[in-house]
Amino acid sequence: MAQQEDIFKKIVSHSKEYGFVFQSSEIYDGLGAVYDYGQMGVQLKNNIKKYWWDSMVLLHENVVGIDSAIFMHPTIWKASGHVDAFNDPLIDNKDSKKRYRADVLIEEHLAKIDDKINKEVEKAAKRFGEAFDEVQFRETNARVLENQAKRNQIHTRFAQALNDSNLDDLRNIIIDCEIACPISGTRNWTEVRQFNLMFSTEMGSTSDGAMKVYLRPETAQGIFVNYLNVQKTGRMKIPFGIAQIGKAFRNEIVARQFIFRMREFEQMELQFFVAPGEEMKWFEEWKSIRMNWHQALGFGAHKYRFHDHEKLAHYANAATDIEYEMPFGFKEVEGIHSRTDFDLAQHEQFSGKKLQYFDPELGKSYTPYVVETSIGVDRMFLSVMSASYCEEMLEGGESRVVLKLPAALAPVKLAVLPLVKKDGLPEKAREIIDNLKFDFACQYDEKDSIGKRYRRQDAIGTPFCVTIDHQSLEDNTVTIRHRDTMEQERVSIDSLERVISEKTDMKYLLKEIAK
RNA sequence: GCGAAAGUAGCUCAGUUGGUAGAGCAUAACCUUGCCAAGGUUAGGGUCGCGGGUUCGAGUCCCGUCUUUCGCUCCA
Repeated sequence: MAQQEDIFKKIVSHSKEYGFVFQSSEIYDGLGAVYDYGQMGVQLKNNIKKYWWDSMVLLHENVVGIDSAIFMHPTIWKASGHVDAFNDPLIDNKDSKKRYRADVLIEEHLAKIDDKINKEVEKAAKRFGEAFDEVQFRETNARVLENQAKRNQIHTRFAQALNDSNLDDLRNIIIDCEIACPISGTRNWTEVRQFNLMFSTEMGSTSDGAMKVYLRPETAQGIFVNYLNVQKTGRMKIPFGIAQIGKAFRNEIVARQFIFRMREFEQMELQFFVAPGEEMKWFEEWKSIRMNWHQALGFGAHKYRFHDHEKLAHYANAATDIEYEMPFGFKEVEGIHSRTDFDLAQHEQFSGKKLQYFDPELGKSYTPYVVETSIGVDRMFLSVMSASYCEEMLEGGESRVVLKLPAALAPVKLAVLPLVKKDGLPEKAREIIDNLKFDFACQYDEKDSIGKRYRRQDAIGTPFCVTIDHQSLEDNTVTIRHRDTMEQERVSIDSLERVISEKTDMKYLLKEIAK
């Protein structure tokens, strides 16, 4: 494991050194859990997105794509449950380091007082039933009334604080009531903090009352609220799916492990609409399709596993994750959920609009059920980097670092290298690039020895190096050097486009998964 | 958020009890070689994360802060 974490560090370093991933705002000391993609990273990321998009939209005639806005009507997040689910006031006990919901602590305290009062009343009733004593009765009565008044006072204050979202007052109630941590037994509390998962901002000029809007915490809702638009204008028949790639934002409490958990991230989501009762069939179907998509990259089946959720979210009746074995363990890359009709039903309720589908085969209308596949682009990126990063020992005790990226995903498909930078070889190399640059991302390099240039290309995962030598000028042939085997073959310049596209064109990967 | 550790050149790191910032690799130019990196010559690049403090003097000591890593916690 220590060795594995070491490799993870190397991947992070390598990502920076070769222009894949930079920390955001680095010259200003960085911004927590936000990262930028560099010149190589953006190409790799775009290729991953293309692989997903094409596999969804091109290969399934009943799947179409959309691109919805990041800003959406704030009521959408009420309907989806995000506003309520992620607005808890939290407080930590500094001694036990346990975190509690401040409102729950106070509620529990109130319940305890109630309990005490009830017990006292019960006891008194029993006692005075046996032998009535007026003096004791009055004392008891006064004590109960006083406790009740105290309890009501706390309750009023508590309700007020909750209503005003007054976090300081919530804390003061906890302090004043001398509420202690159940574990450490101390009253050493931090400030109360509101953890709202959603980022918010304001839309509209402040003078005439701005509206609070959120940056979407998931892209799914953009699909749900457009489901009827797409169904009607696209003449879609159930079952059908809507695919979307886009940014989402979550104000994570703890965001760590490089690009694995970021505050701004990208999702690729498919929402697949099915008839009620059909959802489990499609859930299984999509599990298989998605696993196949991952495994077609050739990293090895043993690197993936399903992880079924035992505790289901409020919207789901089945859920599983596809986990990939990162250097720091098996981690979720993709989630597949059977979301029932929860989302559409919620939107029907909150919007007052019908979102039903008339099924001509069944001859009736229903609110469709949804099976979702949701994959994090950045996690996928990390899994691809992890799978591809390789330190190889060569004969003669030398070593090389090579990114064995699937050729279709590689940011640069080929490097064109004149063996020497004279005798007209650079000109010949430029000529080749000018022909191939329309089909492939190419790089030209004439600096340093040829071996050194090969190694540089290995480091960014370029699958092919085309080398121009003196013979090239005579018979229009060049050598192609293969990244993984380091073997070379001589081919004619005319055949380059065909030879390279056979290995790097996305369509061959797509044909693989379409089998 | 709590605890621990770290932050010096693009990368990996040295820097002694406080005394003018270093190495290797990388980058750029020129020369040389020419099919699996690390020959030669030269150059560029660091207000030592940032801000205070102590001191004649701080990369070094103290405080704060930011960032990163690890552990807890969180992750409907």
